Amino acid sequence: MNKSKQPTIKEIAKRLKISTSTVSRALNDHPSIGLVTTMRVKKLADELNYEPNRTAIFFKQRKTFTIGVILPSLSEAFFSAAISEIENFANSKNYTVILGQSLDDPERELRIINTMKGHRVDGIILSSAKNTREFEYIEILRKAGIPIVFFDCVPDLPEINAIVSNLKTGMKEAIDTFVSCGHRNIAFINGPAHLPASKEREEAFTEALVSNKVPLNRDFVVYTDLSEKGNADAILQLINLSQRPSAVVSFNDYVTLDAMNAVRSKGLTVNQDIFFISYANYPIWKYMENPPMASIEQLPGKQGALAAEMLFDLIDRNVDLNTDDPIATEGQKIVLESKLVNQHV
Amino acid sequence: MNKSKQPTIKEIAKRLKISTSTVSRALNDHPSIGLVTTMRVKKLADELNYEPNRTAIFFKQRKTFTIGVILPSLSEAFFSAAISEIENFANSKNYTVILGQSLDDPERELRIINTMKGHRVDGIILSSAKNTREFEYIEILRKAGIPIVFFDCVPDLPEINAIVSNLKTGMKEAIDTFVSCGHRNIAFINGPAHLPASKEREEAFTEALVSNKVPLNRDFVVYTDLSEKGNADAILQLINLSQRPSAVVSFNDYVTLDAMNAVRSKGLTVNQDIFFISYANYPIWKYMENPPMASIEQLPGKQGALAAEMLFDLIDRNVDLNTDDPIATEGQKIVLESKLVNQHV
DNA sequence: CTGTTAGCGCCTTCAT
DNA sequence: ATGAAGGCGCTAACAG
Repeated sequence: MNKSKQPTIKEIAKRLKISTSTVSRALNDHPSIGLVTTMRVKKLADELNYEPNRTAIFFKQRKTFTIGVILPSLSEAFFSAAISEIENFANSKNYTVILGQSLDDPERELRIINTMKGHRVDGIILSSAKNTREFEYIEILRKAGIPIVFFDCVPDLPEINAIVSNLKTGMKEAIDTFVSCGHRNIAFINGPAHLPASKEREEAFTEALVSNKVPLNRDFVVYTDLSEKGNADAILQLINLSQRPSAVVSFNDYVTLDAMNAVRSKGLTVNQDIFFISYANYPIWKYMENPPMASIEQLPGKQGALAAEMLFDLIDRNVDLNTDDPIATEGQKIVLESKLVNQHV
Repeated sequence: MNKSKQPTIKEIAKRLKISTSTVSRALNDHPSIGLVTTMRVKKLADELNYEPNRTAIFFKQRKTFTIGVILPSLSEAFFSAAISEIENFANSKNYTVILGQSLDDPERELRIINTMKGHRVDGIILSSAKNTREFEYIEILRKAGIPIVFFDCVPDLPEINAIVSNLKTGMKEAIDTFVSCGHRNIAFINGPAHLPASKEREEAFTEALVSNKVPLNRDFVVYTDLSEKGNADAILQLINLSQRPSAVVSFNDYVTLDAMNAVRSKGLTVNQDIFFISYANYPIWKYMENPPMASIEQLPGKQGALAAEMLFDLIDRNVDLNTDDPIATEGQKIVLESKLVNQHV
């Protein structure tokens, strides 16, 4: 009976006996509309509780004012810090953020990307799943004209846009600190060898030892697949050496947590028999009785903000050219230095 | 020059020299379209890499196949568990989830709700910010025909849909456990008095003491605003009593973490001088050298799944009636029992 | 300054 | 079994 529903510009136009285009323009503060008309329109819109139908606008403008952010996990402190900043930046541009978590599963990751593409997001920020090896989606998104910015876990490809963290500076500081505390037997629990992040860490580790004139013991470099068991196995390998290390740098804080548990289970004491430093600066450390000696901070918030900024640059450029092959300027990378912080002990 | 772009049904129709309606129907497996035609259409669609323009569909169908989930924080373990299950459920229905974090700020919460409303989400799942006192948005969303399901932090109103956790069962078990371990001086750090969740916990605390014939000491009930300082102050109040408690139930795990730090700073030892049990079962406990004695599990995953299920019921009903005043059946509530788990010590 | 017209891509009566 | 036509709400040439 009553077709109540949401009021439209048509409704406003009818009541005011003017055309819909005038209403539309008035609502958007178009300069060429008379002040009085504009006021009348806005007043009525207010009274009617008018709200533009964004689905119509999205449709018409071929833009959704929405960006997608895909991360391995929403709950890791590193990522939630990044999310917050991305959201802030996006909101300040009146964009909405859609989040997805890949759970480090490449299939899931691809599915999320396709969903977001289906929803016509205007751009994507992605920290790739740890074991994604195929990056066809880059091509897919390129064809669809959806710009993408990587951060944190970045594929080793030339033509991509990314915020990357220089892992070396922090590693250098970590080793320097260990050495200055008298450690000579310094080990390294690295992540999966195929990851660029692992390669870079390992190079940095080797270089830092050299520059400190500490001989590199091959047995002191072990690997984990980042699973709980992998992490425990890695530290056990080190502990079981005839000469075990007194200091360990590990891939990240989650590795360190598992490693510490394993250390304790062997009757050893953290920060006494063995010391840790790892990447990430997990906020929970302040609640631990024996936290790592220090953390290598990677500034997730900053990375997120920069990623967002870069993405919006690309989106705006897209609009300007607003044509085929939009993403001409590919391959920009911004490097952020990691650094040692929180001397917890 | 080349209007490459995405193919549309029009394009397909032109190439096949049939009408767009036929293409549309074929693509949607409409029964009245001949098998051959259907095949031809689908084949060409495939070749052209056709993908329906969802923004057009959203617009046309007045549905976005998107639900909004708003939580105080995405990084709290409790919420990420809930998110995962909500996502799973939604994805199985081909819905997309958009997430928002209120950071316990009522203003921010309201803004997010309005944004989501603007994006025309089909429904919302909400764990309200701790200190939201005004719930006008319920009315706003009702008018907009957007169903809403609460969980975890649920306003104390009759006409809302919600998944609620029965906090009493877990509290009873917690007190029973303390008593059976010989504790008689049992204290309680409660959250803000205005929260339904606080009221329920306190009732449960009192009842459980009574049923265990332990006298209630008024000094043993203190409050925190859930800030780090508030948490520390609360436990210090207890510690500084002439007769201090030997066991403490606290509002949640985050309170306990701060309390434990404060305890240590006073030279006392957790799980020796003082024992804790709290709500939530934070996954980090297994990495702590002195975790709480046990946790009261609230099954966030289950709550999330139930909330999603309830929301989709409401959405489907909305479609069926597909009329004004859609949410006739308001006020269903599902209660989930909390229970004691993880005897960590 | 304002109105007219057209169309975004898709679905859906209503015909045939 | 298929086509023609209209419209969702909004914006944007193109006219005046």
